[in-house]
Amino acid sequence: MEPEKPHKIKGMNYSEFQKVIQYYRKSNAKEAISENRKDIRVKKEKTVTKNLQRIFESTLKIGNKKGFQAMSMRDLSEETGLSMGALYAYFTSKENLLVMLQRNGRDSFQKILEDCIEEESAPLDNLRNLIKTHLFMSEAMQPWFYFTYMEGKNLKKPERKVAVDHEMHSDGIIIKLLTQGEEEGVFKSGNHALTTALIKSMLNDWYLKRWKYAKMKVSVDDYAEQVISFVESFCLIPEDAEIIQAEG
Amino acid sequence: MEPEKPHKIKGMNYSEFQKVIQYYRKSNAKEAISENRKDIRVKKEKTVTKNLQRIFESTLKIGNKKGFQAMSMRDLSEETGLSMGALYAYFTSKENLLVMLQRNGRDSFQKILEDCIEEESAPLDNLRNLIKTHLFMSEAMQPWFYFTYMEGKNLKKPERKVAVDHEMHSDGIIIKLLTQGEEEGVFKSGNHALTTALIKSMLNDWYLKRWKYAKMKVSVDDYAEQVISFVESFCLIPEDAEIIQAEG
DNA sequence: GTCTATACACAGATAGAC
DNA sequence: GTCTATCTGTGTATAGAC
Repeated sequence: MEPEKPHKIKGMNYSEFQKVIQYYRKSNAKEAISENRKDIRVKKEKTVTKNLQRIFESTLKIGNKKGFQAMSMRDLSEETGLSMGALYAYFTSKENLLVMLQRNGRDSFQKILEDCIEEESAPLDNLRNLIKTHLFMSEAMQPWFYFTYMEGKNLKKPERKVAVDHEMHSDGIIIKLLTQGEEEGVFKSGNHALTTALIKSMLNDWYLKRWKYAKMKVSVDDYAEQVISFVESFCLIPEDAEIIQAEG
Repeated sequence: MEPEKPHKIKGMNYSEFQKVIQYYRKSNAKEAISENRKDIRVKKEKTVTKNLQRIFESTLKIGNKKGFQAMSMRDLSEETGLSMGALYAYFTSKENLLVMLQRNGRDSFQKILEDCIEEESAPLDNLRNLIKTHLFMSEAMQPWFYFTYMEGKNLKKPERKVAVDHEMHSDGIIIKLLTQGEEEGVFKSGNHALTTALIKSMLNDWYLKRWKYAKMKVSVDDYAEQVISFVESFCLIPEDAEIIQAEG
């Protein structure tokens, strides 16, 4: 019944990835509830799952159109079909809803990024794999990624720190790959943190500027390929570098 | 008295650029006023210049901290030192203020991007130059760039279209350079629109994730250099490409 | 668990004195 | 030109019936 945890994302294209993502979606939804159980007045598990999902989806929909601050609880009530009173059985305040929603995707995103690294694989393979996974995830959950990026600054200090820590953690994964690759003699040396930041900016653009990529009819698979070759051309030491240098 | 229009941005570092930017700042402020003259009730030119600048700066400051929607006119009144009544002598509504502020920087930004291209120069030089100019501008006017990016979706349809058109226009400048370079045999062929989008994402990240670059102690000059070499490694045809191919 | 009705704080905006 | 005082709508949040 339960979808299995996928061990090989490598080599997949997006449509194959979509089937696999279900595993993370499910474990994610359950976590989100248990983590916020104390703020939820409703007892029946099944009702919570159903309605909370509805609330999250509606918040993302309205929030991404006009911003979270501009979304009123009356807007949300209309979109979800739940009354104002009912809504407040699922969170204690509007701000609490924002925090729940942001927390929701983050943990499972971090987990999948870690899972896609295989210790025994070459750094280049892992890097390719991570780029694809990042893009595929943000494609599958675009509204959440966009929302989290844009509304991040509305979090209060402690929650904002959590967000920043997560970002630095995922940066760290890439930095480690670049360093490892340098040691193995396949990647150039350089400021790996800076290179990582540039790679991240390209990964983020996929969900931030979706309208642009839709307009130029670029698919996630196309985009992933382009980013990978961009990164490779900068990071890889050309295979015949020594030969050329020896000749010159 | 008037600062001269700069003809050579090329080869400058950021501290040299800062002196030059004054020219654009001034012409920009005047344009912003004349363009919105009908919405401003105050007659005296000098008062308008002084207070409007104050209003813009304060809006950017508060808006970038908690979002434009969340900024109340009372917040703005406190920050500017002007009363609510006085504020409304400079714009007709909160939304009108948003539009004015966004319009304000856009025209001069577009102009400077166009000015930095020299028809007689090589595409590669122009591309380098444009990357530097883009980064230096966003460094000098970081609050405006950040604000415009984050609040763009709060614009109503017609104004949003203007924003998108400007973005596509500046994309077009880069696409043209890449195409020209391909024709001259220095740049690789490929999906130039997509490459341009990736370059843009790196340019935007400089003002979007400023905290990150501050933390890693990277200066604009460092960043520009890194972006340029990233782009070059992907776009340039290696000088000895033919030789290698002939040998292999 | 969900509803309707309502409290009451605060938003954007303006009138009219100075 | 700028102020203070105030109008009116809307916001978040809750109380209490069903």
